[in-house]
Amino acid sequence: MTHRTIHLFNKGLRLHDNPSLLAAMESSAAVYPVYVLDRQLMAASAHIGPLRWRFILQSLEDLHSSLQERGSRLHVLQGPYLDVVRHLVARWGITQISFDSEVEPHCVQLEAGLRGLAGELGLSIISCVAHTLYDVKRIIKTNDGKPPLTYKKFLHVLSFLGEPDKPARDITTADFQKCLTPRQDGDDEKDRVPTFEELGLEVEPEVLWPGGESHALKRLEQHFQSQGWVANFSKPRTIPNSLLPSTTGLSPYLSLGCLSVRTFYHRLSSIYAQSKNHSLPPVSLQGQVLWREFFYTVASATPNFTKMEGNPICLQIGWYDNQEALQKWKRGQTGFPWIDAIMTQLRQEGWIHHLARHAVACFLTRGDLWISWEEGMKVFEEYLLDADYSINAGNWMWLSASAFFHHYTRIFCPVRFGRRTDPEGQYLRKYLPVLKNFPSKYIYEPWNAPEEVQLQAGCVIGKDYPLPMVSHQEVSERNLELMKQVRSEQGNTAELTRDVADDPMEIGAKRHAQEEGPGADESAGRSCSSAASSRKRCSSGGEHGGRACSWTPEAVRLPEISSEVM
DNA sequence: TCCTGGTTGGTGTT
DNA sequence: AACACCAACCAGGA
Repeated sequence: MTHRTIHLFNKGLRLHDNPSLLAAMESSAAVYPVYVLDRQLMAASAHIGPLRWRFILQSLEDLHSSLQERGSRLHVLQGPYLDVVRHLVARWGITQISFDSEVEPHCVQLEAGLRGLAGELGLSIISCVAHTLYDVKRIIKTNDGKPPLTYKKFLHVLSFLGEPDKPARDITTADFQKCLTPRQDGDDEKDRVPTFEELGLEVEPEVLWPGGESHALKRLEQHFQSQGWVANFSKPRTIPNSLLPSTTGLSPYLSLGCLSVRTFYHRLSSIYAQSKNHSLPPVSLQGQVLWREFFYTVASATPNFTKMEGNPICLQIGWYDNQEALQKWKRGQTGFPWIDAIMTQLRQEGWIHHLARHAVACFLTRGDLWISWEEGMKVFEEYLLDADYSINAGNWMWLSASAFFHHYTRIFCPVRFGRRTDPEGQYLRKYLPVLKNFPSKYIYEPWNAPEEVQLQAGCVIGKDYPLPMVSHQEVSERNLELMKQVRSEQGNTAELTRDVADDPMEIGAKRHAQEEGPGADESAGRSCSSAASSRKRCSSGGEHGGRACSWTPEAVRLPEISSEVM
């Protein structure tokens, strides 16, 4: 009980289920809650956009307030991580440090640095696993030292481990009364949470997702009032284009540890215990956090998990290097309203539904643009409030059929997929106001609207809103062939070399020529429908499911594929 | 070596 | 709304 301890918050920005902090308090006469804001270190591990920064700062503010309510405070210090800790150890006469043990490479590296420093300075260490349900090392050990590569196998391995640990008890004012947390050095303004302005950030004033533990717990309680909804939750049945999230929206809070995944898991168990027919993994809510656990487990044991090259579980594919097409996707200017609306919501709000992520990820990679999943992953990393090293990379490999998922023939149609659950296009009208006056019949494929309809809607396609950047029908068929080829070559040859030529259209042209001979001529044909296959066609009417496209097969002369990716 | 099953496709038929 | 079919992937298990 005589230690003087620094608790280093990293993720785990909470006072519920925080076993490292609790153990620090139980073994100390004084505990200093500290957050080291090492911007260089953070920038090296991930590209964090302004929305995520705001979320982090709000979460720190929230933590600071909670600590103040309990008679303590949060010290936020900027600078190189280990230098800051070394300085604080001397300044406060520290004998012990505590922190959560995490599995991301940069966290592992930081922990090694902290352990080295502790050895050098003779400090005791407390470190607990609190960001995942299990210590993923235990999962891997139980599976003979390898990460399970399927979810089913993963669940099977977990069945040997029993239930995850119960959450640690909440940290209360009483805990802080027993354990002095000195505030005497300097006033409250010293070492406080920086503002956006101080970090040089500009961000929209509207806050849809306020960061912090108290907001996380409030959101949790709101959802848990609907016990039936929680018990019967089935992920594939949730709606990607509802105007309010159709899922719990807890992912940002879980990713930063404002909400403990073990708290969430055990709260779900208690609801399931009272329910006769609750849903099950993989689609249940518990199944969702087990997916999270799955990706953490595989990521922790896979070298170069966020890259294709040097990643042993990742299919090696010669993706196109097309910066212009990538920028169109990123900025929501593909000409496909469903894709562009999703990317707009992502940039503006920092959260999109899981299935919406599928739609845009498939479009960028194996569906349409044939651009590397790594590029998409980086964009998500920048914009998503719930950006997460393991889950983000894992899902991008999944969607691009590079790992985990292999049914590459299942390609999302950028016109019909969204129309299924939002035939009137309310979601599109909200995020792409330029299209808001289009009739529902055409809003998912406005380039098919007759000129007078476009004029009536006050939006001429090609002028006020872009033409579709590719013919989905054409490029998706080409990509399917490319994928087939990759898979047949992968077995007996070395990995495909990545295309580095400076003209991606040229690459596409070459590949296409090799496979199928010269393409057709270059007119018209920016359509979801196909001349090659009249049975596959896009309905242009939301309310007439089977209605044929306004393009007749004869009218569509498909352009050469390579020229489509502009 | 073969067989099974896989969180969430799309089309067409009933 | 439910189902067969498409074309035929991979990890894991027998």
